Amino acid sequence: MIRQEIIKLIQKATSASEDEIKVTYPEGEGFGDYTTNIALRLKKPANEIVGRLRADLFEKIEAAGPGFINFFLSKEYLQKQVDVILKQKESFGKLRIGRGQKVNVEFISANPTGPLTLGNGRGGFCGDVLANVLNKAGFEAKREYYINDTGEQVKKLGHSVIGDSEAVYRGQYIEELKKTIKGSDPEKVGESAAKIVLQEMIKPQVLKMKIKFDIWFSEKILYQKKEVAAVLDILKKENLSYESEGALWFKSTQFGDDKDRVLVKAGGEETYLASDVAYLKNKFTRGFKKLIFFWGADHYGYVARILAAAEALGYDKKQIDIIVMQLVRLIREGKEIRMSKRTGTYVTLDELIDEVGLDVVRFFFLTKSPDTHLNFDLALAKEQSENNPVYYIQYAHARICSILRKAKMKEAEPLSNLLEHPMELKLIRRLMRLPEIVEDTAQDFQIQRLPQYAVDLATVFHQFYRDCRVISEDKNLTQARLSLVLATKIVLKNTLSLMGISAPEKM
RNA sequence: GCCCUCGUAGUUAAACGGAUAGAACACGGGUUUUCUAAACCUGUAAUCGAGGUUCGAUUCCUCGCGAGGGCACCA
Repeated sequence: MIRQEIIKLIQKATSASEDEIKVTYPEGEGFGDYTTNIALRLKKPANEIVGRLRADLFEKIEAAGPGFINFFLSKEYLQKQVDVILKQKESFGKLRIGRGQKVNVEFISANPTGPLTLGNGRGGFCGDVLANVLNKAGFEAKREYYINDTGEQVKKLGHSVIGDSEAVYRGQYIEELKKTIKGSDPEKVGESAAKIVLQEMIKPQVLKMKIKFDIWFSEKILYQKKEVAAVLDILKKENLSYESEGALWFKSTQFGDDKDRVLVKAGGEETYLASDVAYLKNKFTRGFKKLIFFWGADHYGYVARILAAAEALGYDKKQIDIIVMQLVRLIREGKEIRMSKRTGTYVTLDELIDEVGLDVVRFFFLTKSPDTHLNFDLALAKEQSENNPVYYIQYAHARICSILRKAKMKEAEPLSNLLEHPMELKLIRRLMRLPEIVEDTAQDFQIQRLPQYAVDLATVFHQFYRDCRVISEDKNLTQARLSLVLATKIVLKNTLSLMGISAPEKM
């Protein structure tokens, strides 16, 4: 990729280390294709550095502003990129930076005690798309859903279905479960109910979200295979746990946690943490080099102890990335409604997808950084779905398909050396960003970069469409522009498919 | 009380310490005998407040104000 080339060039010309050199896209027009502030950082005159840079790829390299160095790609280089895209097709954007490393991306993992809600959607779509991006970047990413199918919450589900005084979950689905499950043992009733919730509610919903999990992992199996007991033994042997007041504690403070945590309660029952430690070990044992988790902000307090657990087991904290998503708040008529499966007030993902369509829902969640505190108003979402930016992107794709249909393009030389209109070149510049978008996102997990890029690309295409008539009397130019349009289609489609959004041929 | 996250046009929101704060929706004005007007062009409009660090701060630091979350032998 060209960005790497620039970094190498600068390294040759200066004493700067690779980490110091930042090469970005300049904001304004006229500042070139790439820019670096290295001269400012090194406190050296930009001109001096520019004088030492030599490369054929660029039409010019110039110092500008307070000390930026701007790189302008040559026309010939840009034109060649069209051929590259046409050749690589759907694999354009694919990288090898992951070197086949196995990565586990765990997301949603909602307790099987009720339907998936908006909050699950947020982490769900982001996790799914991150897995796509990682795979594109050359990692081997697996999607995993951890099913907490045993323990306290399952028992509570049982109580809720039985309808006794300890019932906590409410909602239509509980009423349905009451009809099919009979019994009085809350544990057994809960387990049957959890199975039904998983099979008949969660899995179909996940399917509707167009997410395919590679692994559905059952917590119960960790107990059945004695993996929890085994990991507790390790912690005891390594002197990383101790007994106090009848409970077994994990010395998590040794690894940076605020306080030690209970693994086994005084009553003999394991906490979530016990199985989570076993689960961590299980994942690493399966060969994953990196574990990524998408959690809601309400699980923030859990981060330190999971990292501590990983370290206690002899793994490196850096092998774990926990992405904490801020919570989704539900607004109705201007007022916040507390969402809770326990009160029965929530909007399920089904409802939302049915109302506004999957593409809109996906796009809606993907555009928002995990750090934003999201207020969700269903009425507003419905209203805004009509002119959602996702249609803007899809429209560009449909427009392209229309042109290609009309032109009945045949296989022929792309003739991309005829592309020299400013808008043609601008479009190529956007197209060739995709690999860099993939690279950046695979590294910093900022998923919202993808929808932003898609909108940007669509905008430039629409501008190109305005300025450059594709099908004309000039056979050769038509051929060249059709190649460019086809390349745009490929890149748009690749980008949409990374986001799990459809690319319609007609609208 | 302590810890984490956030505060940007009317609304939703972008910006590894950099150039003129980039968009979308809404609102105002314009564009079609020509490949899809779900488009294009154009106007109004924004960094919560006060200090500090820096050649340069939406970004980093301190304090204040406001919102959400976390501080369990809960999940």
